[in-house]
Amino acid sequence: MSTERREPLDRRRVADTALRLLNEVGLDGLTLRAIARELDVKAPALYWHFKDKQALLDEMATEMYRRMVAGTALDPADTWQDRLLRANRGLRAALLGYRDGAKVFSGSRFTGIEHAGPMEDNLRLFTAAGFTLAQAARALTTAYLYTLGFVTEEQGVQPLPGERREGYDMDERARLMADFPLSAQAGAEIFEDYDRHFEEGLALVIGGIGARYGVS
Amino acid sequence: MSTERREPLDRRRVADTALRLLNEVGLDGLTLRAIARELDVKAPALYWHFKDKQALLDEMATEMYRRMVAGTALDPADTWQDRLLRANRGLRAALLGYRDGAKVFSGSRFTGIEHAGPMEDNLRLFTAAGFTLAQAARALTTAYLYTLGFVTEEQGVQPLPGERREGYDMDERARLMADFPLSAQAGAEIFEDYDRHFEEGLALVIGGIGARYGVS
DNA sequence: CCCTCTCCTTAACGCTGTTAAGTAGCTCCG
DNA sequence: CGGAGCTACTTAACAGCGTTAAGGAGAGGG
Repeated sequence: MSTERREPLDRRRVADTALRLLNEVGLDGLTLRAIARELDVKAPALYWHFKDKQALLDEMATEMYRRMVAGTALDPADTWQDRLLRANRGLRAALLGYRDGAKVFSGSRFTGIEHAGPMEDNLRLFTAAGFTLAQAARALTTAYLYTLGFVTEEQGVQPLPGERREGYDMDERARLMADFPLSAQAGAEIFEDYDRHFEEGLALVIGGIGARYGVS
Repeated sequence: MSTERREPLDRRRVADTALRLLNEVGLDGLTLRAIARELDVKAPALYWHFKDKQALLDEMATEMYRRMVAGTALDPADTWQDRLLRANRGLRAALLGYRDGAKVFSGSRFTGIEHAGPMEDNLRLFTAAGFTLAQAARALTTAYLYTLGFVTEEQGVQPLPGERREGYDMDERARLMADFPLSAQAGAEIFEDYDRHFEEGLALVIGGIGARYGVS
């Protein structure tokens, strides 16, 4: 058969392939056997490169982070508001790039300390803008946690942009909610136009940071 | 043997037992066989009451919500700020009450529409305070998503209050972060005193709502 | 030529969620 | 009073999962 000799795998290539596969099959379908098949290899081969599946997921999360950093242009001259907007829009976009992206990301830990660079950069920008270090950390973390929560819920309803998970029929929902008019009306809006709602929530967080820490 | 005849199960009793077991074994250890054993029943019996495991998890999330509502005293005379504080503190406390509580909660859907009551109540309070319905929905949702994101991360580090997951050695972290002094110092603080940090982030969100929507 | 190291295969294990088929006990109907 | 039918389970089995143990092919160095 194929006398072609494959290049040996490495952690990065495995994580790459796994991320591509993730979009096709989702987190539930992302089995070691399926990943191995994609790499033209048997499942136990993966254990040469990763001590267990979680380690592979960690590498995937790290790779997601790398791509987010690469895909998010950060201007050193940003105001702290710009920076928060850019960074969190970039994070959301990165997570939305993968089916169950938020789940994979928030269920994993980075494999290295590459994330320390951008973080240091952000903290420097914020402290230079007048925040104490504790305030800077709280501001960045709060926005980060909001974004993570937002995308997690978003992907629960809408696994990939354009697709919609079943069980979210708006007509039936309206009927059940007949006795709760405000909820019915609010809900009809909540489950649509995630882009706008994300921006609005992010603006709330940023506004709160400015107001509470007296920095503008 | 025991001639004692068991009471037939029902969805509620199963969810009850599963929630108790969750705290002992965690989400990974929460198998249908383990739950069944606890109920003195074989695993397939659960399929009489739930169409699949996800339906059981949904019931668990719903039960968590019920207990949260029952455990959170909501004063009708609350200002909207008080309400946001109370509701989100209550949510966090409820989620922290179970190992992997945030994961179970955010990975599931409510089985009924019991949640519509409290939601209607909140929306009414907010619109009465001068918010438009869209603003009210955005305010409540943003705070909710922040809390969910917060507790998800919190339980990633600290599965149950008092316990600490391995791999979060602060000394080693400090050594690796030697080249990133701000991150090192911020991180040392971030991974401790979650109560205080949660309050601070929540205050930021609430402050932002007041500032942006011009309601106080 | 053999030893060693790297990177993978084959085989197997215990466990998982889930389905199919059968059954004990209760209730209701003729 | 007997059987039909429903409820709530059991037993048995299946495919697929993550993971481990053992072994082997190929390259490189002494």
